[in-house]
Amino acid sequence: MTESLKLALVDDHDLFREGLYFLLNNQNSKPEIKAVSNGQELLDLQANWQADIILMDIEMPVMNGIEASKEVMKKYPNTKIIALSMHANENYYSEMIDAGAKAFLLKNSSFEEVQQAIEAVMEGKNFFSPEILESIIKNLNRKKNQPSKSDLTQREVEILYNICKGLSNQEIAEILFISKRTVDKHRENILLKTQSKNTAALVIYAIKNHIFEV
Amino acid sequence: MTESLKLALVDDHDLFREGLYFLLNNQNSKPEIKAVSNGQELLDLQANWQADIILMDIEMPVMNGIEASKEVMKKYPNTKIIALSMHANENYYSEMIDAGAKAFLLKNSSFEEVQQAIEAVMEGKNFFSPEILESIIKNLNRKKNQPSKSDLTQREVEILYNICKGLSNQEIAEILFISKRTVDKHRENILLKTQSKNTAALVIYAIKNHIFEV
DNA sequence: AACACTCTACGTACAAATACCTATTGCGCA
DNA sequence: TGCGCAATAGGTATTTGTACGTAGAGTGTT
Repeated sequence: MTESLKLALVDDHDLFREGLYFLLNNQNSKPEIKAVSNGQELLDLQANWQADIILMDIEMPVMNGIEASKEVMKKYPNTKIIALSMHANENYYSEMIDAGAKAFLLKNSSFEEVQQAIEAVMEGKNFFSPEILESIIKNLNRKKNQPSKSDLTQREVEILYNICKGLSNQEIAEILFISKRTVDKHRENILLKTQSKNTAALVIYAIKNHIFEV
Repeated sequence: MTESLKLALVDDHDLFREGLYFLLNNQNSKPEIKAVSNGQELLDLQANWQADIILMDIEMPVMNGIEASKEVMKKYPNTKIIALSMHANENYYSEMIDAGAKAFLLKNSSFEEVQQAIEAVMEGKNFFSPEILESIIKNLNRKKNQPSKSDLTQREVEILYNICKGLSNQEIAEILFISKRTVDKHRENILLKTQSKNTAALVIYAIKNHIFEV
């Protein structure tokens, strides 16, 4: 790492951010580091300071890591984004990689792995946590057959979200100003797409796919 | 803080643990710190090294923070436990406080709050993140009226668990070797006790109350 | 002995969800 | 221009869930 390396750290958990900031600042090499707490703040920062490497959390308020990564890559396509996720969720890493991330680490990675990831992306290489690699390989074949969140349309996600809130089709129809029969139809399609056979399975699917938070 | 203060850090996320370890080690006062990655490791450590203060994560593999806290308090009741949680979940903090925790911080607390919490528990006081306090106050009145996990009988929990797995009453009846009408009745009672009005709400309740894991 | 509680079970009625049809509109892509 | 797809909506039938009754057998407590 050269002394001019500019590194941004984007995470909404203050303690985690402070700790990682400290670790990064106490290596042999001293990159220039700026830390912010969500995607929007990162974009604001980018207006007059462009990071070479961004360590990006995914689940954040205001603007999440996926949206933020897309925006960053649009304006500064040479930026190297390293995703930092709490969970090894299949949808997350595929979406982050779509969004332009070059590396993907779990938050229970060691700091050494963070350093390895930084070196890797600087050399134009990719880097993944062992757990992520394992998960990718395990899902390689399943992927093609199984529907994911992105297979649900926007409207379907909206319907599913309201189902999770405990609303009946009738109630959902009323708040969306459409016929109950339309909601029936959407629900039927969602069951089919998610390969669920009842409401309980739908709710579990929604939570696993981050359509609904408990 | 005196120089002899002994502090244990229990968290399964390596990066978070390493970062916080670093921060704690670079204060003016230098406590003696040992870091482990789950409750069982903490208990093993306690065998020949008793911490004065324990910074304890809740969600951990092998042994979670609640179980670990109970064990620690049984053997070393003077230990001050500070809980570190990702979410402001109502059940978590009540269970952790039952288990003997004196302070409760969220992981998006600042390091300053960690220091304040440490000072507070050393003086025998309690300490809570502002978000936690807010949540506690908001739930103060609700608490007494609302049933919690313990209000469901063992059988009801079993039924609810199977509902979350996506089984119908008929299917549940078959695997439990009872009549479908009995499962109907259990389900009705569960709806009443949890103040839910349909399956979706039941599943959300079950997850919030750790009866079912996604 | 009286009481409370759990688990069991049934009757009845109605509401909601599931399943399999068809069909129109509008929008974007090849 | 034609094609696919999302969103809308209805018909009809069946299954499942929700709601309010009752009630016996077993267990443990006062």
